[in-house]
Amino acid sequence: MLNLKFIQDNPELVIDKLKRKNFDASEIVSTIIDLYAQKNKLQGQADQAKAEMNKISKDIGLLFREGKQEEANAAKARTSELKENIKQFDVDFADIEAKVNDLLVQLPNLPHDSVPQGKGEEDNEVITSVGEIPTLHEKALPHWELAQKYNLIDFELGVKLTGAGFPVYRGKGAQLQRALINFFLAEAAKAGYEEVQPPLVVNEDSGFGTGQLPDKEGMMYHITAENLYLIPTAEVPVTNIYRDVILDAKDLPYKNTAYSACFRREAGSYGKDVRGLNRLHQFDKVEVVQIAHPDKSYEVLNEMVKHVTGLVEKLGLPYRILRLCGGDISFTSALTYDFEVYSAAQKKWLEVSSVSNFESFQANRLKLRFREDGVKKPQLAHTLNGSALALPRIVAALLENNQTPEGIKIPDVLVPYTGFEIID
RNA sequence: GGAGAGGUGCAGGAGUGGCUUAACUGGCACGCCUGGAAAGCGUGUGUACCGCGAAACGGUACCGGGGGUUCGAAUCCCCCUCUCUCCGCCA
Repeated sequence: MLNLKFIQDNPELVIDKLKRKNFDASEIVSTIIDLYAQKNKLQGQADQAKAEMNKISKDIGLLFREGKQEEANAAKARTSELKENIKQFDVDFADIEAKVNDLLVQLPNLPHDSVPQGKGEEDNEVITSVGEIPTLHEKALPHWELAQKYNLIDFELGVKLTGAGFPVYRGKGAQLQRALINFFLAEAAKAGYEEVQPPLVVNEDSGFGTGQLPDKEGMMYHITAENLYLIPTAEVPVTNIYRDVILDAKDLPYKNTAYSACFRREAGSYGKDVRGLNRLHQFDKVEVVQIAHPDKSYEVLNEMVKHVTGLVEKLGLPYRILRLCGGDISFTSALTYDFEVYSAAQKKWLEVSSVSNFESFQANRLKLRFREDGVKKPQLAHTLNGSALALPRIVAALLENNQTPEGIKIPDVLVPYTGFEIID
């Protein structure tokens, strides 16, 4: 959520910057500014009326104590009109405030200056592309066939138990999952992230805090009986650890990592993009989150990009890094780098990580602030997060790229975690 | 699931309608005292919004959330929510 004062002070800037997200904010911004002025005027009137009321009430109390019944009753008579006015002010005020909030949550975050213009994924900017694209032998298989051939993942069984998009990993397939999770967590620990194990289910406040609600309500599974949501990413519970807190500037940045299962409804997805592990309703991911000082948040973003780069390099996967264009970047993000690995049998790039700086957009909703030493007024912190990494597409690429006639070779770095070197 | 007790400031904790400007204790900050410190003494100690260019200052709101009664609510009434204790069930 953008800051109301900031919008009021910089309406042109807001409108101009949001153009790069292909969002026409002119109407919303001018309405907000208009309503804001009305709100302030009303608040002035209401506050004055309340101040008067408080004064009279206090006087009545004093008069009663002194036994001056008649004067007290006379004073009482004067309050009824005031009371009516206050009631009306409060109703109008609440109404305007609700309208302002409604509009405010509709505005996306302002993109960073480096975000390229563009409509969709075809306009994303490729920053780097590293690693050789492997040439596979003629009988090379896509990962869903390899998974079946080596009995690693049973998609059909998942359909029986739950439905499409909920695969059952088994044998070395299941062990590979566990190995990757442990590898990613160990790497995050080395990079100074504190591991947390958050709940996989969150309440409405948490969903709102990170921006899944109300904008992307359809992405989450909703437990209506308790009004709770299955997390679409560990970003939600982990970032919400810092909801409604005031931190010390000297303690920044806070660094957390978490493994979690992630649940996404992915309503409307279909076709070959969802084949195999490409898109699931439940998948595993290790997430990294940082709470940073506003002056440092882009340094932190680079540090996180570097961390994720290390992971894909150690796994020996060909990868590229994209800077998302205005049309593809998320509602809440100011700058996002996507990591894609090459899946050699499918012959396409698969997104495995998204590393973003949300600046103060989430923090404003979360009321996540920090205080500079000796400064009275707290200010909003910056929040960042990134996948490090999401498993399914990594598994897809590993299976496809590392297949040989003898079996699937496990990258050296993973062997201590899997306990085996080859799947055959 | 059943019964009961609770939610007050940075923390503990008092407060059953107006001398509450939320007592008191502790923590923390600053000052006095000291060669320096401790002790002691004194002062201060939240958040949001509004007014002002900013600060100082002033106003309003906030005692889990929402609504109600009243001239006046932390206090009385209603609804919701969360926590704790006991019982039941249970990995």
